Amino acid sequence: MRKTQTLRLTRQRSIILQELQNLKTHPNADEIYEIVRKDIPRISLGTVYRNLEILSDIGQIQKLELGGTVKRFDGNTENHYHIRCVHCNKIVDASMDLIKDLEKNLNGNSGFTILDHRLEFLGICRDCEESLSNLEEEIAKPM
Amino acid sequence: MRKTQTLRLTRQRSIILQELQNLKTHPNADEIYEIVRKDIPRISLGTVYRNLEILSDIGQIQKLELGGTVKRFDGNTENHYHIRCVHCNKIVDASMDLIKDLEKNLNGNSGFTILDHRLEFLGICRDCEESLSNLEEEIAKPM
DNA sequence: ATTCTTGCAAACATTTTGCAGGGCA
DNA sequence: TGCCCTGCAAAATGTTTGCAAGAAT
Repeated sequence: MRKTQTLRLTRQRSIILQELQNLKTHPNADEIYEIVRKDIPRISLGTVYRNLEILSDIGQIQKLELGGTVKRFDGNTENHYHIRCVHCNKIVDASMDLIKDLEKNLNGNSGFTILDHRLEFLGICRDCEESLSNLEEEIAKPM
Repeated sequence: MRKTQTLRLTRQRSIILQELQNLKTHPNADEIYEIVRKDIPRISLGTVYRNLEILSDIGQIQKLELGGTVKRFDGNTENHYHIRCVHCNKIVDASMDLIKDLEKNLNGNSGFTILDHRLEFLGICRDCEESLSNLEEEIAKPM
C-alpha cells in the first residue's frame, strides 16, 4: 500500500500515462519502455517499472495479472474481461458486460471478504488458427 | 505442444504428482521442491520445473496462470474457480459451480475460437483482515 | 541398448533496488 | 529549499537449458 505523499507529475510519469491511455492493447513494461523511449530517449526501464507501479496504486491505470508470467498494463481502469490466445498470449478486450454480483454465487463461507473478480477467456486467435492449420498441411505433405 | 514420445515414470515424476494430488493448496515450483525434497533430498529444482511442465502438458495436473507473477500448480485438473487474497496472495478454491456456456455472453466476433475460461475472485483473507485491523489500531495509538 | 531423465550449474528473463544527481512543488 | 524522482547499474527473483552421467523401458 502506498504511503500518503505528494506525488509529482514528472514528464516521464505523464507520458507513460498518456501513451497507455491512448493504446487499446495491453503492453508489458518492456513494450511501454520502447514506446515511451521515442519521446524520452534516455528514460530508464527502472523508471518505467516504478511509474507503472505508482500509477496502478493510485488507480490511474490497471495492472493486469492474468495468464502468463509477465505483468501487463491497461489504460482502461474499469473492470472488464479479456480473451487470451493460449498460443501466442495475445490479449484483447472481451466485448461483454460485467457480471454484477457474481460473488453471490459463492457457496458457504470462504473466510474472504470479496472485493472484485477477474474473468479471462482462453482461446485461439485467428492468426494462430491460420498458422496452425498451415503447419498441419505442411506436416501432412510427403517428404 | 509436447511431442509424442514415451514418457517414463521416474521416482521424481511420480512423487511430484502424488504430493501435488494430496495437497489442497496451490503451491509454486519452489514450494513443491521443498516438499518433494523430504522424499528425494537430492532432487534439483530444474527437475521439478521440468516435471511440472510435462505433467501439465499431459493433463495430469493443472498449471494455474492467475493473478501474480509466479506460476502455481494444482493437482485438481477440473476447471474450477479460485479466490485470491490481494494482500498475501494466498489462493483457495472457490466453492461455486462452473458456469457453463459463459462464452455465449460474448458479443460480436472476437476473432477467437474460445476454448475455456478462468474466473478468479479477489478479496482479503481472514488472516490479513486481522493483521490489517491490528495495524490500524497500532497507528491510531498516540506515541 | 536405447533414449528419456536427472543433477548441477550456468544462462536467461523479468522485476526490484541503492545511490548520487536532478527537477518538481 | 525540501524531498520526490530519475538514470544507471547491480542485485534479486523466477524459470529455462546444456551437458554428462544415470535410470527406465
